[in-house]
Amino acid sequence: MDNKLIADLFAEIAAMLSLDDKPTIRFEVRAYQKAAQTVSSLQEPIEDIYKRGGMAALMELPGVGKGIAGSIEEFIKTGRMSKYEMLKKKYPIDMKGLTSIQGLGARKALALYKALGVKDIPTLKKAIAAHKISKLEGFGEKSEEMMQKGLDLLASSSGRMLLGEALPVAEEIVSKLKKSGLVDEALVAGSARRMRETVGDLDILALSGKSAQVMKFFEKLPEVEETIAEGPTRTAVRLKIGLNCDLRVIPVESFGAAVQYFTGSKDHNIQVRTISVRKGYKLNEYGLLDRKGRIMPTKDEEGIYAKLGMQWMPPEMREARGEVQLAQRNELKMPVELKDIRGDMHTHGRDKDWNTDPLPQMAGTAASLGYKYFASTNHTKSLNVENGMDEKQFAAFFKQVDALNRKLDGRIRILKGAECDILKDGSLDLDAKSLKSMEWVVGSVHSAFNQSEQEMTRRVVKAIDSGLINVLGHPTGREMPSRDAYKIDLEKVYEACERNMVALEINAQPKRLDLNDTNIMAASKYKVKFAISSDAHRTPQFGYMRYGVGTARRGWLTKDRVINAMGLKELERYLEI
DNA sequence: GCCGTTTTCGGCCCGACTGTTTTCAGTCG
Repeated sequence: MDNKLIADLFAEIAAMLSLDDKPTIRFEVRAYQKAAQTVSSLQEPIEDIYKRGGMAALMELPGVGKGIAGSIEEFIKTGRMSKYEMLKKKYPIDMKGLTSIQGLGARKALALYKALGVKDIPTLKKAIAAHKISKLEGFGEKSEEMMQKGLDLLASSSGRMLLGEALPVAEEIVSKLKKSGLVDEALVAGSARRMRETVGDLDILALSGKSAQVMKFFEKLPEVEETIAEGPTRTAVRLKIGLNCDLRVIPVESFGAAVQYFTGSKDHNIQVRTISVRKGYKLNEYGLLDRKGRIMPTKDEEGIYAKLGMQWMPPEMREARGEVQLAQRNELKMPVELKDIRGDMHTHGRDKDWNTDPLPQMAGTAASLGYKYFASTNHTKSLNVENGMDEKQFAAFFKQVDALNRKLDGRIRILKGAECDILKDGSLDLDAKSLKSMEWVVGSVHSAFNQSEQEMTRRVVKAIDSGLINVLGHPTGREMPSRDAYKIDLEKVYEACERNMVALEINAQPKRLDLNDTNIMAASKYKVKFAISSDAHRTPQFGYMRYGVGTARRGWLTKDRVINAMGLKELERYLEI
């Protein structure tokens, strides 16, 4: 896919343009940055868009006008981009590589190039090793140290971390701040609050009048590795888990505005601010200000959105995907919430399986969460590594489930099911008779990920058309960060699901989150239902549900589309069981 | 370079912190 390539070129054009001293250039820089973001977040190859609708289709993309569409067209046709090459001739520097180092931007990169001939990461390494940088005008010991650290970091990690790994740490820090007695309120903001699948850093906000004490307390927390920057309103630290974490201490009159501001996303905020300017206000992290610069009393986020004539919206929706415009027209539908979830449609668990907890324990945890039902969906025989069961074993296992259901006496209902492998040729791993005897079947791909898009699509569609599965499990098969989605034509998959009343899974495992937010949005255009499922193998993993719900909310999914938001009776009617 | 119920021209979000300055540029979010 050329999207990333093109996005990188635009980002680098932006970096090189920013070296120009013309004061108006910064807007052109921003235009290219925005185009880079747009292109990199596209869910289909940009070439397909171009083939479908030419320049006009490209220009419908946000931030893409005549000029940038022209560059895209040129690249698709020739594999080159003259604007980029022109700038590259002037600045033969690997901007993308160098500016990926924290604290090193385009202008410093240019200064290093002019003074020392530094043009990429390897030459930068040499310059640092020879201690040449600290002697340069405008640079010093600290700059050199910072760049060395940046290089080390670059080598040790790709920078982002799974939400499921980062959010619990952030919440622990918030909890400790609250218990310290130094703050009146504290919360996680930023991309973690928006439930992005990965986060690049953490933002924590605290409401307090004792800034200095709070900062000291924060820096001494056991989660903290070292302090990066320290000030009265913001302190930045590096956490031991390898993420940066910002703590901002906010006074009471600004808290609502700060929560809104630091929750982002950046693009969402730009849109909200534009509205505030039109209304004669100014919005910054300190508050909503009137024409005379006085803070207008808004005790919380809701107050700010209300003053701007908009609906409040959940953080998960704030990605500048049209939510601002809908909220202005009061047409935004609120997405499904964690408290709507009545059960879990994909869980593992049985005796004598080292990889799962026994079913009675799983049932106990599910009941304690207030669930009314959950589906037991163990693996099928071809998945040897997961102790998959054959038809006979399932039949015997279901007798145990029946006995357990009787014992539970309606406290919670266990649905008899399986996570049935979709084999290489699209056939299913259990015979039809066995599958028909079940109440809920998840069909999943666990093998031969490298098939061609055509083969994989045919395979999955065949399984959906079999009439033997209820839901397609983790539809794209990705596992972050190491395994990408397999190649598959999802539109054809959605069509097949609609045709057969087969649901799509939103697998809540932090490394999966599959379908993801943008795929959920695309799939929602079809008449399909969704199952948000933890895929729990052990009792604590029922807790992954919130990441699935967060992802569903990012995809604007409403409760009426979610199978496991149904009560038990409604579900039984729906499944005719 | 993009964009439009104030506009096809004239705007484009805005403040904090750092390092190396001696009044501020660069970077970041």
